[in-house]
Amino acid sequence: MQGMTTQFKANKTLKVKKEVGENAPALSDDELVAMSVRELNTHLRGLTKEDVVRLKQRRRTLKNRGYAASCRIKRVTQKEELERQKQELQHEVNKLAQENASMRLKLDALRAKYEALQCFARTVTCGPLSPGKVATTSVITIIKSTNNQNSSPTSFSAPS
Amino acid sequence: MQGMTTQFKANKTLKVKKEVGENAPALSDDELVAMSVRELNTHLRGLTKEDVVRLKQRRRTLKNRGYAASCRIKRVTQKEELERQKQELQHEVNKLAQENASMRLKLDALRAKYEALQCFARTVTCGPLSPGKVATTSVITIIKSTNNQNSSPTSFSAPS
DNA sequence: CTGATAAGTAAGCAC
DNA sequence: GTGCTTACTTATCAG
Repeated sequence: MQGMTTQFKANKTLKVKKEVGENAPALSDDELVAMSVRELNTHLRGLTKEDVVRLKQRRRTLKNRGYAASCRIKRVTQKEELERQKQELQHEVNKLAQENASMRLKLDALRAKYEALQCFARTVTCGPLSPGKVATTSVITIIKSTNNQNSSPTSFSAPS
Repeated sequence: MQGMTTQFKANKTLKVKKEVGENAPALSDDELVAMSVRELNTHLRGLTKEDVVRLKQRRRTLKNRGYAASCRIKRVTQKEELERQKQELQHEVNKLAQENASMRLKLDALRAKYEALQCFARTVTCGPLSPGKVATTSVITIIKSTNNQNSSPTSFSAPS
């Protein structure tokens, strides 16, 4: 157990790391973490083997700090993306459901109109075979809308 | 900083924590973390004030370990739940889109039939006003399906 | 104080 | 060696 003063993680606040007043410019965290290995080796001249290890370890720790931050950001971003996609799908469902309902209404209306027209068609085609059942005084109105297919076009009535 | 042997987190494997061979049964992590404060106080008899603080701190740390685990599990669970909901919505979108397409087909088919029938109806109603244009030998067939509304029921043909 | 969470640290994996 | 992820620790914060 020679584990003395294992790590002063508070060195973030300390400006000086090495008291060897030679030429070490006391690398800041930002400098150290942004440095390439090649650059780092330059700053490693005239350091104890222990100091070299310590400095490299500090660099690794700083890197890890950054990786951890990236990881958390990524996690949050992915979650937000999921929620966004979910929202998008929900809107699509709403849109389709509405479209669906309106089409169902149109379909039902058209079916009713179709059956009514069919009913009428039978009276004028089969009618002659048994004229007694058909009202000979029926007033029939058929209006074919020339516009588009909507707007409740063709209506006809056959009173009494 | 009396942090000697800062933390052997492997003490989960070690059974002994305190070498005071008095009556301390060397609480395991599981025991310590599951203990109520009241129970804990019982085990605090005859311990140094420092030991008491240390033990309470160890308990807090163990608790925190559990909290952190819960937090991670919760995070994963929520993400899975989001993905599940997204999947579900995607299926709903597919279902609605298909329903939509099939209904659109039905609607178009019915429109065509309706217009054809309407066309026929005009020939037999407006026809008499200008009999020259209407084929007096038309053969008309109208079949009303008495089953349900599907299965391409009513078909009629008016050749030449 | 208890529980939850963000940030930091270290271990381990994959390239 | 580098980057990422996980488990753990610590610092904080809310209740």
